[in-house]
Amino acid sequence: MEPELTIQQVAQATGLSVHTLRYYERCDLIAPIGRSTSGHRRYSANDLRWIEFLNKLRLTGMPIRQMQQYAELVRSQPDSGFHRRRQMLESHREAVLAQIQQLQDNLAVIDWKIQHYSELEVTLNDSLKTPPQTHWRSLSKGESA
Amino acid sequence: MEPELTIQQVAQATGLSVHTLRYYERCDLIAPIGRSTSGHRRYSANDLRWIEFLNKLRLTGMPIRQMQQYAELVRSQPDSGFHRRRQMLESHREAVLAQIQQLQDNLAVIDWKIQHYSELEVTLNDSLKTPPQTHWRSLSKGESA
DNA sequence: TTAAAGGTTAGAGCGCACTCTAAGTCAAGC
DNA sequence: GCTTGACTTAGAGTGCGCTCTAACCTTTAA
Repeated sequence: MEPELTIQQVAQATGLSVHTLRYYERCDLIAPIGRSTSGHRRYSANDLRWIEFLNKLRLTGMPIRQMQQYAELVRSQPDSGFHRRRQMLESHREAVLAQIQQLQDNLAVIDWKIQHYSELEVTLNDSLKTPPQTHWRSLSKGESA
Repeated sequence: MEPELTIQQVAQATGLSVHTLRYYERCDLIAPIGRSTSGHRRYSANDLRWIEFLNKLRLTGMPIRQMQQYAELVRSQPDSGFHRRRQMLESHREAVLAQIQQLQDNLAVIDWKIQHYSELEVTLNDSLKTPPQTHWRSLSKGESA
């Protein structure tokens, strides 16, 4: 009934490597996984859901330390203490929003530069089609390009 | 006339450490900086602009390897080859946009969880104000929280 | 029955981007 | 003259997040 997954299957499903899955378990991001009689890990559907959520945290840049804290909260108070967990997620949320903002701000400068290069290319092309009146080298102003 | 800056001043202005500034020069992200008679670095306004732009690339997550390539292009063809440079920036731009998209997607799941916790807290508060009819523990369904 | 495929562990190694250290030079102020 | 403090270098060390290795065990299919 419970579809018990092998470490390979979980790796496939989550995009994490089997190495990483074992590593996460070792550093308590994942609670000890059930074993088959032979000692091999058998992941439950719940385990998979948890790992998938961990992965969201990871992909939004949460450091392992923080994920460890969060995991510890979930493990120690699975049925209460939502407030503290929510706080953690909300403060992480703010950090991610700030990061997105910073990416966008800095990207704007890069966009501006791309635009600048486009214009230089157009001007350069024009000066190649029509015989150059002025020396095209005068286009560049300093080496800050 | 040219305001020659010390490494300290550039560090202040850019937010990079003096260590990092020397490190960037060592690995050719920054062309060799002019020196005072005593051998101390003296940064020009142009140097500063370049470092500030580098910093934008860095803050948008461009790896040092790529910045090295870009810097090499600028150094080898300061007055031409805009096309290649523009290509690099555009492909980086796409990568950053994809990254922002991924952050937003994953953040949506985290937001959903925050919402979920909020609701649990409200329900929990209610059940504390009015005498509990059902055991509040029944709120949690599994440990995938 | 035997080979291949997949699992286990403890622990070492890696790539990145810094960050720091040690030993020395130099300029300014007391 | 001497101390203080900012600078120089080459090279070592750090923290993060994996990633791999070696030696061994189990399951499966031919």
